[in-house]
Amino acid sequence: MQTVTRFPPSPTGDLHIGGARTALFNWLYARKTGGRMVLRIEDTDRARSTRKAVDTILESMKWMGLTWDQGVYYQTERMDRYRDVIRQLLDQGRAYHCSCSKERLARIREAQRERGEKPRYDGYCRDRELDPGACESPVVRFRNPLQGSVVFNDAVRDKVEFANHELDDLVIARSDGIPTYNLTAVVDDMDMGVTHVIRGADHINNTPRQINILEALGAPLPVYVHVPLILAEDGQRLSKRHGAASVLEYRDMGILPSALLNYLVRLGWSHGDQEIFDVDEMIELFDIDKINKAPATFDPDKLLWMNQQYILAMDPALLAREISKRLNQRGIGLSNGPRMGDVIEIVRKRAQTLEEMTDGILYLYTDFDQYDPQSVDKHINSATSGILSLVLTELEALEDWTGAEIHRIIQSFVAGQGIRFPEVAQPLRIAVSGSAATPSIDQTLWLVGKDRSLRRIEKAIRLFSKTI
RNA sequence: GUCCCCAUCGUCUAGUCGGCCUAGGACAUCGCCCUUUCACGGCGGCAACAGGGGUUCGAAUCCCCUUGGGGACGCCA
Repeated sequence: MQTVTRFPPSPTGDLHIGGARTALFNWLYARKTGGRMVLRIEDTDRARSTRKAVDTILESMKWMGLTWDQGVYYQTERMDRYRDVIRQLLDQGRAYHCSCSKERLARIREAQRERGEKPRYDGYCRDRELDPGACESPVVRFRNPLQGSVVFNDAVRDKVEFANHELDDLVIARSDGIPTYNLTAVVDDMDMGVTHVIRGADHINNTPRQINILEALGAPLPVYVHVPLILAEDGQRLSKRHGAASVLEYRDMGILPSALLNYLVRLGWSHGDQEIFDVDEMIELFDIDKINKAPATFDPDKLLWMNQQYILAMDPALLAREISKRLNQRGIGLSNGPRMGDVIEIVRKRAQTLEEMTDGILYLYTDFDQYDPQSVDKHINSATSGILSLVLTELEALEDWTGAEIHRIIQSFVAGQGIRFPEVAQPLRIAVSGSAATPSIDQTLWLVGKDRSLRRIEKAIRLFSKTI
């Protein structure tokens, strides 16, 4: 039988790291087993679902390369089907109408809490056989079994058991008739032939309820795979409060999709000591058996490291295109700067993200109006202007503006003056780029170009002699 | 509070179902080397089986308890 997995986000916000990993695992498993993945938008919460969130989620999926084989389904387009199922449950006596007010519900919950009990519906309307027409806007509750227990075999944590008396009669249709999550998810999984429910461990508690509904409907049970949650550095659940958590933010930051996927797949899953997996390898090696039970803490530093590994290994032409795009986004043209290919070769080892790389090469394409204060403090002194003036003369005379020639000139200048290399190299860097952190000085000057270099050195000489 | 789940370095994890573990790798961190700054790279250091009971010739690996952490308890998903 073909495996069918599903990714069912609720469009109430951005796609977060946790959701992205769930999507990844579902996708990997579908790919690995030659099955398919269903994408379904769970938008029954009309008040909080937005079209914008749907678009963001779809865009995130697309950016990560996580494709779906079936859907996109929207639950709001399947209301008739849910209504039929609820009707069926009602007719079978597996569901009933309830007219308890929200106030009463709140009251009994509070009382239960005070008594040290788990808050849950007390079954007041369970056997009252309400006439739905007689009371105003009743809800429909599922008649959960009172006795026995629900046992299921979770693929990552083996046997999980819930006593039925711990479960209450959950609402499956609101007073406005809109069905709720536990009903819609179950009906959809059934209708869409889902064989593997791979989702966050926060859904473990929903599983016995869903199993009871599935059984009432006579549907086969899927395999449940509850993946450990991803926690923030403070040990709490990862959320917006913890800085970047949405997929698109990482994209904007200059994280490569392959790096994000690679980082994510290692959160709660491993294959021996291997750290780097390209997508094909992930598909080949991914296995539910190797999913961990314990929650994992998200580590931005390791993501950054991973990203750097991918930048280092990336096709230069592709990298060049990405960086050019980012420069353009900032309104910076490439026409009056060095060839992007040359730049990439020289700077790719020096950045962990595409944004950082872009920041680092701005001076090659546009003038800057500030020198990095720390660099100035450290390397600019009363001798600087003098040294720069002398080396400027040498550079002006240089016809062949190549790295090798520049290197030769500076080398002989240093020897002639009897100074140390950094004494001229650092001020030159600052003059020409604004900061002391650049590639080798000959490459830097070469990339900046002769005219621009000379102009910037002249300017620096004036400024430095004034401020010191 | 009740129920469910989890527990190896600061973090991600290896640990194929007890012995090869004086616990391995990676990130981070520290030191050294390379070096023209910043990086990259190389070498090395620090650093963990939560605690207590069992079972066993032998336990990080099995069982129990404690502790700690997380999740759920909605007319949210």
